[in-house]
This record gives sequence, C-alpha cells and structure tokens, in this order.
Amino acid sequence: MSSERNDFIRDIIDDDLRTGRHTRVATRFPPEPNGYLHIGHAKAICVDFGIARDYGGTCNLRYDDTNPTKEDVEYVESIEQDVRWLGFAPSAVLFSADYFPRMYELAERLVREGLAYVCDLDDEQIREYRGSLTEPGKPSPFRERSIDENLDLLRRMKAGEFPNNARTLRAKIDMASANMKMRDPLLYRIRHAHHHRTGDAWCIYPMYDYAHPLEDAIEGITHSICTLEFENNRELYDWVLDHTGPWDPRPHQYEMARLALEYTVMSKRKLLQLVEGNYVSGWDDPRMPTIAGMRRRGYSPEAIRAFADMIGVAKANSMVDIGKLEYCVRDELNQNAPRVLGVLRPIEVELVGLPAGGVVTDAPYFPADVGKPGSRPLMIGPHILIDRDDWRDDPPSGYQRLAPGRTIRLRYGPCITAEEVTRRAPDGTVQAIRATVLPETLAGKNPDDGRKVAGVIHWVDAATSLPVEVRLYDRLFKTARPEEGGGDFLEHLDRASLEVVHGARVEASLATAQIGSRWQLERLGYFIVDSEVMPGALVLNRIITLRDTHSAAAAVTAKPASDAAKKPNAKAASRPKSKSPAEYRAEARARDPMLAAAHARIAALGGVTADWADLLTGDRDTAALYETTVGKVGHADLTAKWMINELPRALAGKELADAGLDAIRFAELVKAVAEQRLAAPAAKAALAEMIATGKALGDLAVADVGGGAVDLDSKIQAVIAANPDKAAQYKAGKTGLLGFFVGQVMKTVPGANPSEVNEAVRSRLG
RNA sequence: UCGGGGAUCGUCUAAUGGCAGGACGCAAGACUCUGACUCUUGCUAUCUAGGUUCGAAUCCUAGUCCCCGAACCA
Repeated sequence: MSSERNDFIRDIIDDDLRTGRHTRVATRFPPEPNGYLHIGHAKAICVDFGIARDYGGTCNLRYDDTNPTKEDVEYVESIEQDVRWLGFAPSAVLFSADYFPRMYELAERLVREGLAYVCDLDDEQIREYRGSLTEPGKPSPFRERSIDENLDLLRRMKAGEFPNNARTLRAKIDMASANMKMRDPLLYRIRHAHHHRTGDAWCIYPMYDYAHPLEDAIEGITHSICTLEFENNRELYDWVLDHTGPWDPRPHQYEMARLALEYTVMSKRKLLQLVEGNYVSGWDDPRMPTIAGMRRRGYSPEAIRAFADMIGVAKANSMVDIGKLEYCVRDELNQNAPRVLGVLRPIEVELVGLPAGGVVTDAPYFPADVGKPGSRPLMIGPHILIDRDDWRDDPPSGYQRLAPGRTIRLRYGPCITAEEVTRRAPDGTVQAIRATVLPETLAGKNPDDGRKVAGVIHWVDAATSLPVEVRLYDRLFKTARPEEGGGDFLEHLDRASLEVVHGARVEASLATAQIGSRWQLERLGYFIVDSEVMPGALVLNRIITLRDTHSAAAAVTAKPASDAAKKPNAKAASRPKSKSPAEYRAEARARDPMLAAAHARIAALGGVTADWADLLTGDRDTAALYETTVGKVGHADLTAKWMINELPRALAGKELADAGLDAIRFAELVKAVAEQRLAAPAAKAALAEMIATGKALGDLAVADVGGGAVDLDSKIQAVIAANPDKAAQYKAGKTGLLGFFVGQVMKTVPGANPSEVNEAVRSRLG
C-alpha cells in the first residue's frame, strides 16, 4: 500500500491507518464551479483521487457552491468532464448546496449553545472592529444578544425579512485572537439570489469556513487536502467540527503547496483576462494552462498524471520547471504517436533517375525501439517537396541536411544528390532544385561509390500530398515568471506563441486522420488534428517540438542569465523585529520571581553556562525538573545537556508537563549515563520509552553496556565481511561510509560504546 | 516573536541521528534512415553561525531570507 518513498500526506495516512485513527481513507476534490479547471487543479485532482486509488478509498467530486452570485451550471459540466478526462472516476458527484438544510440546523444549534450571534454591523464596520494583524479587534455591539433574540433574528434572516447584507450570523470566538480568522468569523450572509441548484429556496448562504468542514464531515471525509493559503483557516475548520459534532470519522485538513509553473499564469482572474482581452482564442486555446486547453493542445491525461507524480507533494512553495511538463508530454507521445511525413515550407525537388511511375515503399508507423506494429504505403514521384530549413546555399559546418552537391537520405526513400537550384524568388529564397537519385540506395543500401550521406531529411510527394494549415504553438509568455518584476503580466506575452503556417503539405495517408488524432511529423514535432477544419485542408496544432539538442546548444550561449536575481521584499523589511524566544524567557523570569530565583541558582552552578541557565529557566516545569534532578544526582552539566539537547526529541512534541517524566526517573537515567552503565544510544532510547510508557528505567529492557573488545571486533569484522563493496569504497576514500559501518555495528551490539566502535571500525578498515 | 507556514543540486523532490538518493536539466560519448528515441559516463545541493553527539540535512541556540493571513470570496 505505502511504497518506500511517500509524500508527507501519505505518511500521515499510513500513520492514521496503523494507529487505527481511521480504518478507511476518504478524500474529496472540491472545486467552486466558477471557472475552468487548470493544471493546478489537475495536480490537486491527482493527489486527491490518487490517494483514494492507492489506499482503496473513496474520492468525491464535490462542487463547493456556497456563493450563488459567482457560480454557474456551465462550469459544473466542464469540471466533471475534465476530471473524468484526466482518468478519474468520482466515488460520488455531490453539491454543497444539498447540505444547506443540515448546515442551517447546526447553525441554530450554535446559536442555542451561545456560540453564534446575529450581528447588524455593515461590512465596513465589521472590518473596522476586526482590528489588524498587529492589533486586537473589539467586540461587536451585538455580540451579547440573548439566545432567544439571536434565534429569532436568524430565523427571520432565513425567512427573507431582511435585505442583502443587512445582518450576518457570526461565530462567537475571540476578537483578540492572533489568528484573524478566529475573530468572530462570519457564518452566514444574506443573499437574495438565485442559486444554480437550490433556486430561490434560500436567501442566506453559508461562508466557506463554516460550510467546508461540515461538507467534509457530512460526507465522512477523513483527509481533507487543500493548499497552503488555508493553513490559517484550519483552526476555524477544527472549531466548527468541535462544536457541531461529534463526527465519526472526524475529518482533518492538510495543506500542500499549490502548483506554480514557469511560463504561465494560474489565477482565475488572469486567465479570464487573457480570454476576455482576446489574447487567446478562448478557455480552450491550446496555449492556455486549462485542462480544456491542454486537451485541445494534444497533451494526454497520462502525460499530465505523470507530471503530477514527477513534481510530488510537499509544503514548500516552488516554481516548477516547464521542461518537466514538456518531458512528460514528449515521453507519452513518443510511445503513442505514429510517425508520418509532412513539410511546413516546401521547396520543390525534381528527382532525376527515379524509376518511371515512381516508387512506393512501405513505411512503418513506429521506429524499432518503440516496437509498435503498423505501416502505410508511401508514394514517391518525380517531384517531391522538402522543407526550406533543410536547404542551405552555404551550409555551416556540421550541417546534416541538403546543400549544393551534397548527398542526403530521403526518409524511407533513396539517397539523392543536389545538383542545382532551378528557381529562386526575387529575394533569393530557393524555390526549386534538381537532384539525382542514387538507384542502388532505393532498397536501403548506402551509396556504392562510398560518397558521404550528410543526413536524413523528411519530404512529401508533390503530386499526392495534402494541403494543411499548421498552427505552431509555443509557450504563451516570453519570460519564465510573467507575474514578477512589478509590471503587468500581459507585457510578457509572446506574440510569436502562435504562428500559422499556410501552404504546408502532409503525406496522403493523413487524408483519413480523425479529429483529435496525434501524429509525429518526423523531425518537426508532434501534432494533433484540430476540431476546426479549414475548407479543403486539415488543421494541425503543434503539440510540442521534438527535443532539439543541436540548436539548443547553439541557443544557450545567446541566452542572458538574468532571470534569477532575487528581489528584496519591502513588506519584510518594514516589519518590526519580532520578539525572540530568549526575550520571552527573560520576560517570564521578570514576571515570575520563582523562575528568577531558579535562574540565579542554576547560573551559579559549576559547569553550567549562562546560555544553559537561560534555556533551563523559561518555564517552571523545565526549571523544576532540572533543579530536582541535579539535587538528586549532581552532574549539573550532564543533566543540562540531556535536558537541552536530548529531551526535546524524546518528547516527540509532547509538553513536558504531560510527559509523565518525573525527576526521580530522569535522575536515574542521568546517573546511569554518568556512571557509564548505559551507553548514550541506549540511554536515548530509554528516555523516549520512559516518556512514552511512564515506566522507570529499571522496568525497561535496556541493553547493558557491553561488547567487550574481543566480541566487538568479531561483530565489526562480520559487518565488514557482509559489505565488501562498501568496505572497498571506504578504502578508496569514501570516508562518509564510516557512519554506515558504525551504525550497522551499533544495531547488532546495542549496548556498545559508540566511540569505541567508531575507533575500532576505523582501525579495522585501515 | 502579531499569528501561521517554509528553506536540500540550475529545477522538483527523497533521506524521520548512520552511504546526501532519484527525476528533470546540462555536458561528453555510443547508437541511429528522425540532430528524435535509447544507452553509457559525468556535473552540481543540506540558508548562515555556534552547540550537543563517535557521528547532524535531521536535535539545541541565535540569526537570515521567502510565503500566507485584516472579502458579507473560496
């Protein structure tokens, strides 16, 4: 179920399953139906549905439609379609609006329990009363209304007696909370608006922070995954569940980083700007990062899912290299797109020496290494077309294409030698050339006279090829981070991101190509047959070019290396320096004479530094444990080190007061270490176990100090013998492996003294 | 400490006191009837400074930088 390497969310799930907190896994993907899904959503979908798939659980598609003024049925359909297209089947398709009755009941319950009140403040006043990030808010004048009055007002709100925004229902939490979200958040607002699902049944609508936890709880969601900007909302999420439950299972919210991708923008607002400003042709423009856009571009669901797997799940904000997406797209296409021939900007080539009537060869759809079957006949007649890019009057060195007098191979055809240019445009551009066919190469052999073949180029038969319109799509923006640098992101749009090529030709076999079918035009890139068909011509959208290491290497030198420069953050710079933990401890002592006295006593102890004395007297529990322990066993320095450096890990997040570690048992441990009856690693393990189980040292099965020199040496030799390759690497200079060997030995001889082991291993390995 | 998060190769991400690993990228080479694909080899990282430890990306301390939060949006 859980593979070796997991993301942090799967780690949590593994833990929940192991400890029995949950017996099954239920997730959900909760889009608001107010826009099209984009690649950022695709990541979320892959995480939510992927987890359900991996753990044999469920994942609901739930429309988070709690705001009637922003949402639309139009989006509901596109969203479900996009999810299914990505390859996921929702366990259920649900609507938040269907829970409105239940949510309202629970709102009345909150009112009855004195946990919510109806507030008459308007939006400006509410903001004012809320305070700021650094100042507490002040209570609403309506905060202390009676339960009966609140209930009455809430019912009248629901009954439609008040106009829009006249009153709100608010949770009664804490106007002074450091978390702004907890300063009496709004639960319901009045909206006399038509809802796409509930019609006019409601005129009060729940806010996200109230609705979302309830939706999760009602559906029995176990792991509610959202993005980082909701971290502050989690406290409120928990508050709502704690006061509306009990819920079983009790959902928990986890936050992951949202996707940011180079050369694109992701916000709905900016995407909408691109559409409405006609910078793109619509939501499904092949340059758009929308799922609809990518689908039309020819990106496959497999590629997008592979991309989601590649970038992983974590909590660090990051900007993903667009190259990773492009790699996934190419990787899938390489396996699945049949190869055909097409020419973008034709030069006519008259072929001399071709058998009369031309030649037909059978050309495979896939190269040998892809290994898929299929082929089509390929006609070559006396006139063919090649691409303008494949001709140079004056070829640069290393040019593997055609030039005067050169010989190249026509893909799936014979070798030809260019004889002369027979026609030029007024500007000198080559329009037609004549070339000689080397007949012996028709069957695939190389030229008899041993002349050099410069390369292989693509071509189409002039007589039988088909006209096509080709749309060459590229990245929408010129810069990797169009949203940075202060200016309008639209300034970074690349006008060349779409180039329409007329007059291109493709081989005859494409006459029957279906809309949506994807092909590789050899040496040019991957293309999809667009749903738009021009009169008499197919439309091909370029999905992506082939990887081009040749010209990439040439371009690299020209690229300015300016992108990286970090910008200073004005907000951070202007922010006052916050209080440090050290200041907190100092304040605690100033407030508490007992702590101050303890600090003075501890500082006066021999072997205790001023820093340690400070650290040990930030709170009474710590100070008391330290002083009592030292009072029992002495060893002021050793006790300090263990308390400061080792205790935190052993506590594993617990508060010292809850840890059940008394000075008696801690003193035993320190004493054992001081008297070298217990090696450090064993002592650390013992400490953790004492805290976890509340047992005393004597009741623990602790490894004795042992490992006499002879015994130890044989263990070391056994470990070395079991890892001959690593021993060799160590001798070759990879000294980092010392830790590996010591660790192995420590596992077999838990009570051993590590420094002795260290020394012994070192000398053994020479 | 206003509160909440975060920092590991150029990029994304592993390593839960014991080999800093993988992928993308890049470089060199091999192969090649696609300058593709594939293969081989190589490249580059623990934010800084102290401390604890035989051993620290991981624990402790002090700092630095980044992100989020004051919609009747989600």
